[in-house]
Amino acid sequence: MGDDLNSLLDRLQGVTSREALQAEIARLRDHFEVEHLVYHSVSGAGEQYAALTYSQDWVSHYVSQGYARIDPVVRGCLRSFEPVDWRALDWTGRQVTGFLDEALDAGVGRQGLSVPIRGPGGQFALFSVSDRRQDVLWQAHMGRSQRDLLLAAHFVNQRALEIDGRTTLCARALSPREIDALTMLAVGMNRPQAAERLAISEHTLRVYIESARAKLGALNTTHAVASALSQGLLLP
Amino acid sequence: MGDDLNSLLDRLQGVTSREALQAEIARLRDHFEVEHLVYHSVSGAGEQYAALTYSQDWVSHYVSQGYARIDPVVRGCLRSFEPVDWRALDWTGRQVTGFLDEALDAGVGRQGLSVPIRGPGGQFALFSVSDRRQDVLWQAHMGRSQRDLLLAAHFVNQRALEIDGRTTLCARALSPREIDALTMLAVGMNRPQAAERLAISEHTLRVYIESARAKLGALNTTHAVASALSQGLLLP
DNA sequence: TGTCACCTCGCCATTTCTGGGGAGGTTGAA
DNA sequence: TTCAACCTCCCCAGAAATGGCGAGGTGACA
Repeated sequence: MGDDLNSLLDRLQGVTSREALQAEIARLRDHFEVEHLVYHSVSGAGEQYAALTYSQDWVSHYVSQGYARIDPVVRGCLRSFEPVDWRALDWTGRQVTGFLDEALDAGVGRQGLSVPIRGPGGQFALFSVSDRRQDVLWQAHMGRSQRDLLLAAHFVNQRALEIDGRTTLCARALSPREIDALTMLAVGMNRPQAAERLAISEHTLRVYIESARAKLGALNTTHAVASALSQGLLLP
Repeated sequence: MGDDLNSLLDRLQGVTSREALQAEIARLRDHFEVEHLVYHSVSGAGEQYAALTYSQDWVSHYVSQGYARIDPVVRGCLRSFEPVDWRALDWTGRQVTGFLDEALDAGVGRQGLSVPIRGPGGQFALFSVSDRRQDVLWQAHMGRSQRDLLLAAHFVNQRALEIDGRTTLCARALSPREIDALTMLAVGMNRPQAAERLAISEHTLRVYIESARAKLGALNTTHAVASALSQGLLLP
């Protein structure tokens, strides 16, 4: 391996711009001795943010085609907590085989390992390394690097979140009872059930829902629950 | 520090029962040289799973009182990607001060650091260490241990997920139109507005909402939107 | 001592959603 | 080809939520 990981992470925590992050991505690629290293965040309404070492052509093609929807790596990571080895994924299906061919043409390696990362408000990102080594070499290499990759993934995402300024500004915090009320609705209760569970009258419950909605600037109850969930005001 | 972290993590990856995980939690506590170490998985519906070193009395009191809803540590971690220092939280409020007093009486330390952990399907957990050191000592201790704590948090959650067999969530994926429909509702539209935006009749929209609700096993529209959001099926 | 946020309760009319039926066309995979 | 899943449209009646009008008590903070 190249430099010491700890010093790389220290450097990483100092970056404050996308360009600097991009440079650190390249350094991490060298450190992990892989051909490509990719950070890819899909938070927000379709907007994606990436810092990677693929060719620009492939990236714009990927985005314009909406490949995030069919990419087996993305789909696999969405349902996994652990890092995902690309060979363990399902690469069958017409769209998928077409995607795979294009990816290989674009220089993406056949071997790969992707770390799923999840942040507040439903943020989701991938941190992937990819290469063209043989199976055995790749397995051994990843076996040695897995824990380091987890840490790198964490800190890259942390910097990316900070650079993008994803500090959700919440006008006024909800009161405990307002949180209770929205929580009951979020788990499927109707108002009589929720009121009974909270041991208050249905009308009082309505007052909480209304005040929560006003604070959140929501247009209706469903909107209020969705906003509160997205902002991390309710337990998932 | 006690044993080498890597060997502790290796041990950890071999556990297959709650009891064994509990034993490893105690070992990790000794390794990190703290009074208490807590792994705590929570959901809005109220199910909780914990492996920790607090007294059994405090745990059952915490659960029976539904303290997960008011605990500032939980609420802070919900909105953060980075580990959260307990001193940076807001401990004011009537219920909160009462909770704090009871916690201190139960032997919970005044110092603490909690790592938020997020898994697929909206899973959310905390990995916390707590102690009664002085501020300066605590800060220095945590500064040295932070990266190790991140790794420990990851692997404890990984084992907990596997032991509980939560790998099979989300039976059937939502169709594109179902996602569209729920997304419109999540941003506050009512049915006529959403139907117009999607350029379909209101009746058709209802079909999507109904089928999405059936797939998600939701009891009403608000529940369906909340579930889909929590499971990361909608963009926030 | 006053203010302000919070918690609790009630009624009315109107709008909106929900549950139960239908029907038919398209598309992709086995 | 056949089948399943998807997309689109329609009606009706009862259930539920919403909007707007109230009221009073508590505790914290300045």
